Amino acid sequence: MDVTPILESLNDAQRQAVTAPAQPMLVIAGAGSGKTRVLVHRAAWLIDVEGVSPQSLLAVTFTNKAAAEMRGRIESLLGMPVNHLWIGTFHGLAHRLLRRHWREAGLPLNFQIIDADDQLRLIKRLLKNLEIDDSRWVPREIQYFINAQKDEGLRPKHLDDDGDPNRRQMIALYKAYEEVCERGGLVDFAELLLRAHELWRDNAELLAHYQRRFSHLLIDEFQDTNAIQYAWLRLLAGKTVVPFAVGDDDQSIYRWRGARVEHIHQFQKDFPGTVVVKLEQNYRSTATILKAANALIANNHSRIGKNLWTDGVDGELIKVYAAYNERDEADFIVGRLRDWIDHGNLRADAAILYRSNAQSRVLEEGLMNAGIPYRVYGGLRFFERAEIKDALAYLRLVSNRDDDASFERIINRPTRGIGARTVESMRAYARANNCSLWRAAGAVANDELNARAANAVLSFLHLIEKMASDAADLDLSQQIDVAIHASDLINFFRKDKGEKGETRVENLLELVSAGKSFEPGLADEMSLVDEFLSHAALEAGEGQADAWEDCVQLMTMHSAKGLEFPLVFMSGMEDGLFPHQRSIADPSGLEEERRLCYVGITRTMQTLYITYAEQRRLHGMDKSSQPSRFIAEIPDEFVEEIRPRVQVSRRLLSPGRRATSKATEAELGIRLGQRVRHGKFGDGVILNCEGQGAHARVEVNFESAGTKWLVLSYANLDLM
DNA sequence: TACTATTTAATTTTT
DNA sequence: TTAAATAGTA
Repeated sequence: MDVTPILESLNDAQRQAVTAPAQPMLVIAGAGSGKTRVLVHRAAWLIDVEGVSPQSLLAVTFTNKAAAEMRGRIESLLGMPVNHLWIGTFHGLAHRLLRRHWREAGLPLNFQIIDADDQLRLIKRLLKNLEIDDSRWVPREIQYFINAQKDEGLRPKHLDDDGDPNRRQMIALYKAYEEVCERGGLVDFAELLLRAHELWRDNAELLAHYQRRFSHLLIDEFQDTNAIQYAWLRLLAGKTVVPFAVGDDDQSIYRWRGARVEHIHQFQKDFPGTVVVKLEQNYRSTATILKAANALIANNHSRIGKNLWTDGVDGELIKVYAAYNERDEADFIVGRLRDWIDHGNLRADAAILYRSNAQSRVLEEGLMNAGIPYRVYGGLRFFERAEIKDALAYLRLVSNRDDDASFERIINRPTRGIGARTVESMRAYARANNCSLWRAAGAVANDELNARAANAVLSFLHLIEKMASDAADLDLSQQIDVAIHASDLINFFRKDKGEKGETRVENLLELVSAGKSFEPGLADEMSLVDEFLSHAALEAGEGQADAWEDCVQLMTMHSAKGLEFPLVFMSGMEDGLFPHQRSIADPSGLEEERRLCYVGITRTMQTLYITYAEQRRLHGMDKSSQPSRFIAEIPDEFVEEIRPRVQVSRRLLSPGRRATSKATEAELGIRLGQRVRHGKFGDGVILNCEGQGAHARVEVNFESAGTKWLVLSYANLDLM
């Protein structure tokens, strides 16, 4: 057999991993070292050379994107489709199992998946129902608590309050939440994993069946597994299924979401004889970038330890720019992007990274003013949009009348005269009789409510029943179409003024066509609608559909993981912002921030700019800040400061020195009181100035935009 | 019920 | 600052 295509492009370490005999393998894959490639080639090797049947392989990833990419690459390497190969996310695979074995899992046939937003709403509703003060018991915290327990594999019955009344209440709420989910046939993300684990744990035969079926287990981003995911893998592996895990402890940035790097050590204990392979040759970045990243991450103590290297060129030094403020920072970045683009480079090859989403605003303004197209990652995704979730809630209620979460979402959307009072009486009835809101609505309409309210409620019930009886004759997209028209949702949003309403209507119509092109995969007993709804929850879709325009990429460092760009800007590199204030005090929190910084740096292929602002407007207040400690952790030899040679530190900005600089006036040929015109702010008068050279700033009082400090070299003021 | 004023809080987010 | 949630008013 010719194994050349599978092996030819691999280095020694990669080849060792790919061709390893059937034994537990742990591949520690540094950034840009060909992690996915190893996984893909391993799968191909097993199938093509070892003769393992595709259906004996199970490959697990964290994101749908990664799963799709892996499948595609395996198929193109093998030159054939591998339909029976199970590749999916933890959640997707768990979902698949639960649909197949819903009875054994103790779920209704048509159970529905709720996303994080649904879950939060459900908790809020629960608190209201139990008349619990939501300022003392913050819904978000309860949600966090519940998910954290589930991530650890813990049910309420496993939890002890330790005599802590606070904790006791949390546990009670967790229990109450479970009951609501149970009654409504609702399963949240963490529940998918937990149930799937319990399914195998409690059904020896079922587990044995899957252990027979699968001979090899491939795991991507292993450092991101949480306790329940690991337990699930461990259970499946048993003594016979051979695990092959790929991960990088230095890129573990989701501890706050339950991920435990420790699993890398645990793996070696649980699977004696594990062979560890380190991939340390990097094919992405210049030597300078790598050395800088290595030096930074060396400051972390708890790590396996590896040293990325490259046989490529040293490349450019990392450029550090100290901006006056966030506006200057944005202007600087825009200026550099301009150069980049003017030199004929793709905008899409440049990324601006930041620690938190709020930081994108100033950058966006800068890009907008400069007319540079950009794309911000991480907004609302298609299936997360309110109007889409409204429409889906109709379908869900049709599928399952006991789905209280959906019931309450749409009972008065569009408004149909069913107000808070009416809903409250339904809630009370449901609570008293331990039934769903749907049942309660029917009962309450018949005896408690006044004619007006009763009418409204009855016609709502009728509407849903009508949809349900019609549904049998309709295909998926027609059902969606009926849902948005019969409910009048579409007109409800059409009335929304302006562009907003328009996009909402468009989205609803888009949903109809999504239904048309939806292809069922599982095709079991589950109805097509239920499958579509699960798909919507599990794969929320892309943030923005406007596909392939060449634009600058803006995203958080978290969402940059796994990506690479020739030109990278790491912005807002200030202590307090990055590392974030909330992580600074805790050593392990700080280490995670450092790993995040490592992830950021290692996104870079060629050119890296690190920028920070000496003064930043945060929460409406100007605050001066120190450069991020991480900058100082990069050895000087890899860094080039590009800061106009005027020593402007906070001293200059302090009130005492904020006097007019005669030198500046003379140098720039401006004077106080001079009238100027700005491209965006219009006309104004110079009130003050300071600094020299490229960093000289003036304070201008604009007629319409108010008083602003502008950096002269960027502001492009016209003297008048 | 719908609109407006006021208050409050502010990381990161696959699924 | 600003976005979201809440309270108050028409």
